[in-house]
Amino acid sequence: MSASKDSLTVITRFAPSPTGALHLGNARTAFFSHLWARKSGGRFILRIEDTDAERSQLRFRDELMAEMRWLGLTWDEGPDIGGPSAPYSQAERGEFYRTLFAQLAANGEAYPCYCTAEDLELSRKLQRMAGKPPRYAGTCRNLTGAQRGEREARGLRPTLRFAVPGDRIIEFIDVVHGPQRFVSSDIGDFIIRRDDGTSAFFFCNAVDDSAMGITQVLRGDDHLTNTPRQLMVLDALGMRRPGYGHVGLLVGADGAPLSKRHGSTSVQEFRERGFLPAAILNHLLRLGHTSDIDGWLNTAEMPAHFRPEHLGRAPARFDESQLLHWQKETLERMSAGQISAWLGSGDAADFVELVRHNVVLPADAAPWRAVVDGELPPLGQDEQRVIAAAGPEFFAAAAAAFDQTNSDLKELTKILKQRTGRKGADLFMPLRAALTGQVHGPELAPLLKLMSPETARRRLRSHAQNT
RNA sequence: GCUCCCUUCGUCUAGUGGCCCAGGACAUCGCCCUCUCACGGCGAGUACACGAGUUCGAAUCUCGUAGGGAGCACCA
Repeated sequence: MSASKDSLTVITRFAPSPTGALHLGNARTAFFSHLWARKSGGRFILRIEDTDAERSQLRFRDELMAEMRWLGLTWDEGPDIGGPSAPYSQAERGEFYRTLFAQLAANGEAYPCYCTAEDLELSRKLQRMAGKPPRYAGTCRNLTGAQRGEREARGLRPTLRFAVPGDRIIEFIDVVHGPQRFVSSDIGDFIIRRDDGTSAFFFCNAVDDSAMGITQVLRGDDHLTNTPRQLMVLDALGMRRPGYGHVGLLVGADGAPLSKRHGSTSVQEFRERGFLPAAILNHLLRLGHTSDIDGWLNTAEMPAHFRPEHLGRAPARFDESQLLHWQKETLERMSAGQISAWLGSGDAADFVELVRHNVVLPADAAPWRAVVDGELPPLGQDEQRVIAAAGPEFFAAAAAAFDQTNSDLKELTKILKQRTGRKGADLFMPLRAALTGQVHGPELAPLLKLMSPETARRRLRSHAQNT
């Protein structure tokens, strides 16, 4: 086999901020990045963007890593395992950033800004009202040394702003959107160091990607217009530019960004409901990406079917019915033992084998457990209709027949057929409804054998009484 | 407001000027299987946002319109 483009080493990363649960949308970009690295035999790096000390929590970081491992998204370098570019938590990379800040400041490519948050807000407001883009007005850009000294003396702590060069064209090729072109004069000077000395996102994110040797940054569409800023920073520092790819956002059924009201949105929630990693991954593989094969894939074979050039630009709507489909496909490929472990309730093997095709999530098994040894919930409309249509005489006959045959459905229906003249659906459906409380489900004969004769008799009799 | 992005069946999507009066998958519906339903098998319907242009020919190229989204933060 000759060397192809794919065999070039691709280094990707996932750079979450530990401020909450792992969202399905983030999991998807992490997954794509992971696939790309694996596909090419490259490396996948996990970097924690915890420069926001207020919102970042160690607990979230640990959860994030746990969910990723659960999904099977393993990383080659990261905060827990280290690597050549350590540390992998931005909170620990302050020294690196400070060196670069100094370099930019020395070259006049960044300057201290003493404007207060209130000043800036007011300025933005005024610009908006004047119908202009809310950009930094450049107040502190040309301060003299004396003016700076005066502000320092007043105890003002400056931020550091990147001095955006004048009319410059910033171009790059986005892996998913194609050639992009921006004009620097549309961009205001932006903050790269906060007044507490920590690095702002635009800066540390770009600089770390470059320093860690990332070759392909895959992230959400919302960063597309941020990219020229980051490119200018890297250019000013003389640092290598990574390639960028901006994938369409994941949205809810109504087209709005995925949120709580759409139901589960975090990997944790899907895991807790009993979704399987392979199901989630199979779905994600086709959400905003087209695999070359439609069928189910196991996690190991997915990288070979990932195609960066087939990443989608349009926002993708999350539709749980498709996830459910992959869940079924995954379940079909599991052994009874695996399903039993997944159900986690110590069910008997014959029970598991019987209901496995009627269960998509663990919660779906509960009604069948109740059918076998428990109380049936109140009947639904369809069930009531079927039972009413058969009438009490039918159930009286059924109960009588049951006393002769016990749990042998074949014998039972044979006798009932003779006595009532019913056959087919008219014969089976009332029995199913009365015995299981539902008009659909696993095969009735084995189900009947699993329940105690007393239970079955009682259920049949309960419909034999009143009219 | 300005800049940028997006728009093919209900949903995920294939499609880069003729192979497309548009293909696949999910969902839906129907049929078959089963003395029953579900499971399974088979099949059907449904889409190029709109309007102009370029061209012998456009889902594909150009322009405009509409709708949706993002960014312009001491949040990432």
